[in-house]
Parts: sequence; structure tokens; C-alpha cells
Amino acid sequence: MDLIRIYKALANPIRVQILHWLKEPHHHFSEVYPEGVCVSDIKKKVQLSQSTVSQYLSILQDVGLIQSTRQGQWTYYKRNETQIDKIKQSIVDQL
Amino acid sequence: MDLIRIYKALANPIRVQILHWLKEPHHHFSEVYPEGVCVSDIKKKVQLSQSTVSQYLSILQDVGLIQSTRQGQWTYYKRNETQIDKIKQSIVDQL
DNA sequence: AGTATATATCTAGAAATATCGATATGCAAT
DNA sequence: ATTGCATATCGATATTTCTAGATATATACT
Repeated sequence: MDLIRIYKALANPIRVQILHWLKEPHHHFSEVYPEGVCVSDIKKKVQLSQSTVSQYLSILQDVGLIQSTRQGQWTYYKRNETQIDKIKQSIVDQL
Repeated sequence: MDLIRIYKALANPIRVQILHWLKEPHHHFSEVYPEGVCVSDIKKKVQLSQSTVSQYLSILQDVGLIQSTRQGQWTYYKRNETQIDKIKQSIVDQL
């Protein structure tokens, strides 16, 4: 687990915001599937282009904070709580 | 407590390294005072210029991870464990 | 006063990150 | 096959971070 890359992923307010929304998706998105929330619904809530949102989600996924499921033309993203718990533990241990 | 600024401060391997050395300063530095370790001793261990090291320490201090004590011409730095514990708690709560 | 040492600050160029528009890819429906 | 979405990727530019050298500041010692 590369903590530096994780800190870099978290060093952006929008990415942290997205992570926060996904904590309680039903409070923040109208359409929530077991696989998560689709990119365009996340895009609606941030004032950023589709390409930026897609990249942000990739960055979060690359370090394990979220996971994706492709279904047809949609990609659903949700938090990877198991991994997040490991990351938290690692931060607490290492910091 | 501004977590984004904290994540930015931590998004650099050298700064994290310094923080780690200061966890057990006696294991990593020959001269350790109750006020901490001086800048030039830290500089000796990283292959970076004095100005960069000084700036890195400022960044860490600005977000509360370390604290400094000026004594004569020396500035000693050490971890701010109280604040670090609060930061850890905040990360665990927010993430 | 003059010199040496430790640290901080300023300025600037290089490297990395942010961000967008355009394009590509893949799927769905006609 | 073609059209229309949803998402991903590419290429370019703007912004931020990294990093060093030069300079400033403060202290210590002759």
C-alpha cells in the first residue's frame, strides 16, 4: 500500500468530497445501485467536466479507495470500505 | 483543521520520511535535544538543499505536524504528538 | 566592527498536477 | 449500419509544487 499515492489522491477537495458523498450515497444521489453511483450522476454534482470527473474516479480507484463495476454503458462507483479501513489503519500506524 | 492541506503536506516522500525519523529521533540523529533536532542535522540525512529542507519543515509546521523552538542560531524541530493524534482521529472520522 | 555559522526567505526554472475539449470506445436501440 | 449515450483516453494549456541558488537575518565569537 503506497501511502504517498494515497495522500496525493486525497490532496484534492473535490476528490475528498466525492468520497464523502459515496459514504452515504442515498443522501446525495437520487439513483443508487448496489454497485454504486454512475459517473454522470457524480458529474452533475461537481462543476467539472466529464473527463475530469472520470479521471478523478480513476485516481481514487487506482489507490483502492473506490471500486467500479461496468454494466452496459454505465460504470458504477462505490467506496471500497474494506480497503479504506486498511488505509486508515496504515495511516494511524505510519503517521 | 484543514485536512486537504495536511494531505498535501504528507504527499511528499521526504516530508513523510522526516516525520518518521522524528518519531524516534535517537535512532536516527546523533544530537537530540528535548526541543528536537536541528535543521542541519536533518539536512545531512536528505540529499536536498538547506533551503528546501527549511521549507519542508515550514510546511510540516504550518499544518501542525511538527513544532519548532528557536535557540540561539539553531531551530529545533520535533513532532507535535498531541496535534498528530488529533489529525489521525480526524482522518479516521472523515475518510 | 568583522567574520563565521544556522536558518529563513525570495526568485526563478523544472517537474508534476489540474483541467478542459476533442476524440475514441463500447453498448443499446433503431 | 447508423445513431445516440456513457465513459475513458488523449493532447494541450494553466496552475501548483519542487527545488536550488542567492540573499537576508540573527546569533556567536574574535
